Amino acid sequence: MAGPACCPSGLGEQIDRSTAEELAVLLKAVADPARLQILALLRTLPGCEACVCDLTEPLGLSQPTVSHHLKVLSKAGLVASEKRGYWTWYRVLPTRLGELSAVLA
Amino acid sequence: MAGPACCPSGLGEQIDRSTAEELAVLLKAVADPARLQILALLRTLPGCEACVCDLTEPLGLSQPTVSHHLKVLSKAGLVASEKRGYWTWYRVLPTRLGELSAVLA
DNA sequence: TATCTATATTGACATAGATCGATATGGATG
DNA sequence: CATCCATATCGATCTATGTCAATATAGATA
Repeated sequence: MAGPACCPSGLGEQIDRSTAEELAVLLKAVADPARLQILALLRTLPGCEACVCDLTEPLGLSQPTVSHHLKVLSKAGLVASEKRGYWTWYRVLPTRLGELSAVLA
Repeated sequence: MAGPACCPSGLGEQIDRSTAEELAVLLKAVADPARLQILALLRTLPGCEACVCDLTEPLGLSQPTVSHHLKVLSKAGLVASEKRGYWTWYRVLPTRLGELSAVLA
């Protein structure tokens, strides 16, 4: 994963367009202020999880918008959801962010 | 920079909207297939640098488009440019990507 | 089964951005 | 100073996406 001496990185080898597009999809999932706030907020909570209704107020966004962002994070494999009673709980999946970090390192 | 035990990360604390927006700007700069290819390609070259004309062909993009992407990377502090004779050389600045990696780790 | 609650989806809108052709710019060379 | 070359900027277009109000859905409860 290491690059050349001048700038060691997981991006140390040429990547073709399709590989770059896959990586970009994952990065785009994180490259949004609302989604960064969601990830950061979830991490401060016990079990790194919360239900949707606990996110709308601190984010200052509507419920549909928060649902939209959670869907994006979910499709990217960054969070997982589980229904419990009335609520859907979302929790951070730590490994995926670590992979992303390693690629940029 | 470490987060809670469940998911250690630089995103371990709540971040406000403006902080999230700043971080998102940097992530957006990387969250594009063409720009990822540029960074990866530069890293394979001696000194991690190239002039614009060396990038258009491997990327399969027009010269104005490559210039556009280099400008985005430059504004994000990910590359630096220098004129030498006819050509403008762009080189990767390694520290910024490392910072980004650390935030996600 | 009927109703209630939290969440998901839909439709619409506005903005951002990726891309290219055409053209401008600015340094090098004669 | 005139020209040439690589690069930057401009204008236009098309697509992607963030956002919300309105509505649909699905699970829980009575």
